[in-house]
Amino acid sequence: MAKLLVTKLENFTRLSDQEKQAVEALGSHQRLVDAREDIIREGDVLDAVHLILEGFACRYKVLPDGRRQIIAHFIPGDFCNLRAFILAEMDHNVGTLSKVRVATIKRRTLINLTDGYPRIAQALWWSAMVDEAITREWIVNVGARTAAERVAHLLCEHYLRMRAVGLAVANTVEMPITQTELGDTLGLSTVHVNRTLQDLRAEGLIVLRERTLTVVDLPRLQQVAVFNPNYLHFLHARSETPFNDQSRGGTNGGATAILMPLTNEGELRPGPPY
Amino acid sequence: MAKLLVTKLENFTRLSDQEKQAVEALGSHQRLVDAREDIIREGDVLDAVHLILEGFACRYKVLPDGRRQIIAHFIPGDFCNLRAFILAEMDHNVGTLSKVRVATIKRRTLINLTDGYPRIAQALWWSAMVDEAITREWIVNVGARTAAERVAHLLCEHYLRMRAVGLAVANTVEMPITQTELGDTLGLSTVHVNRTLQDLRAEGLIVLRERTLTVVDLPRLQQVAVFNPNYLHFLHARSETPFNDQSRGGTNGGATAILMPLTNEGELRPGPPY
DNA sequence: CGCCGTGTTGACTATTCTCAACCCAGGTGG
DNA sequence: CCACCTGGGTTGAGAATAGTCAACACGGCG
Repeated sequence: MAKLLVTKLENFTRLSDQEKQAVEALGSHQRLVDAREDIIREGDVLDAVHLILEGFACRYKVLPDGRRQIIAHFIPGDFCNLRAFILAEMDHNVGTLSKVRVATIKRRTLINLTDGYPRIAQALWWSAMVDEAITREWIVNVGARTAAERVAHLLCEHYLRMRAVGLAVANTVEMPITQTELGDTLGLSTVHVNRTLQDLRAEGLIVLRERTLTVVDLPRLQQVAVFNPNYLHFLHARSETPFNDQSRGGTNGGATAILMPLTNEGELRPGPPY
Repeated sequence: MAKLLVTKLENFTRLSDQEKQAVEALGSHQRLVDAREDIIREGDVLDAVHLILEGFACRYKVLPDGRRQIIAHFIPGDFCNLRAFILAEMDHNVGTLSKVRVATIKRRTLINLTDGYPRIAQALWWSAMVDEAITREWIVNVGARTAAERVAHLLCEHYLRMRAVGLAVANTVEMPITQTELGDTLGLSTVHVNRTLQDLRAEGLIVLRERTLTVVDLPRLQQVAVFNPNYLHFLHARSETPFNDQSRGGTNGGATAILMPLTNEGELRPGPPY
């Protein structure tokens, strides 16, 4: 049910069969959501986590005059609100970009899982850190890159993330995102996104049509994008024997302790005071 | 030593005297860093957390051709890398904007603290969530706002954050950040920052000179900035009796469980596999 | 068949950038 | 004590990137 999540987590750690089974069980409570619907709205108070199983969604904010900024893209295997659900209310929305199958996971379930399987806790934490790193990179993207670089960068990232959850067929991935949505993501107008995409196509770097992205020349696309994949932290990706390579073990030496206890709900609520 | 941090955390929860003392003790190992020096560099592997006690710093990335994007501002009471230090290596830099006094906190110390004082763990977590929310808002800022809105928004945010740690005197706060650094923060050229600031001054919204910001007309500045303070999540700020107001207690009902266990370092390191 | 969402194109506009010069205050060295 | 240097701020002029508006093409679907 949540096989993709297993694949994703195995980019960060290795899981036993039992652990894999436990992760897959997260997908038990599912529902389908149409394209362009909200899963989470600003102001909501949540007591569950949402996991995307199929389809694509995004995190976004809307300014009073209607301007919209997309803050994150979610692909299958991504949690929409793994950590944010602690805050009293959501300060942003999560909406679907395509038809989506989401799993809803009760807080309690997640707590039990991570209590029972520390390695899973660790992998989830790692994945959350990567999400944060992506958010930071997006600031660099909109703040410091030109239009062509931005578009190319997003395509690189999308492709690599899709590949990391096993959703790439050769150099082709699904990307059912309209040019308007790309514009809202990249801080560009639809028209400019359109022209920029045409340039990238003309350069022979990509094919993007019918909601499908083919990366024709990844190295060159990365170069155009000024793309450095280090922020995705796929340390051990594509390695058959992750972590067995002690030659680089030293660099991980003391840096893996986890700042991520899962505690009972009652215990730590903000009030009343001591 | 770390009184500011106590003030900040009390925006989120209330702490007992003992808890306050424990938090203040975090400032025991200090050092001074000159302006424009790096505290953390891309590629570093950290086993300690840095807490700003005095002065200002920032998180930033540099593209190969020299373009720089500042991703976060740190003011006194802020942690530079509360959660990021789990990743094998830093994917960005942290550098000072002014002379800074930083506390270095060993992982072990932090673990002991949060193990011993769950309410502190909760407050730290909350604070980390606010940092994330700020990062998200910055994407909106560079992606969707005009130059004037961006500048005004940053000034609002800076002022409110400073106020939240008790560093505002009336409507004036320290802001020792050059226009070039503002440009690197906001994705604007220095020249354009300069002209935009002049417009804001001419409008009678702010005074900014000699590294000091005075917010002359906060409501109007917020309006110009399209500023909505909800993302700062100062739920209980400025309230004399936080959490005693049960009328809104319901909205916090089940949303405060913490996904943040502090675990022993050895236990969860990524390898070797099971 | 006609409508709607999406992509595409052209023509014009405007926001923002670049380059270059100049000012001013503070610090340094002769 | 002054000349100089440097970093930051300011200004002007021209250039470039990106936005706006409006029209049209195309395919799917009711």
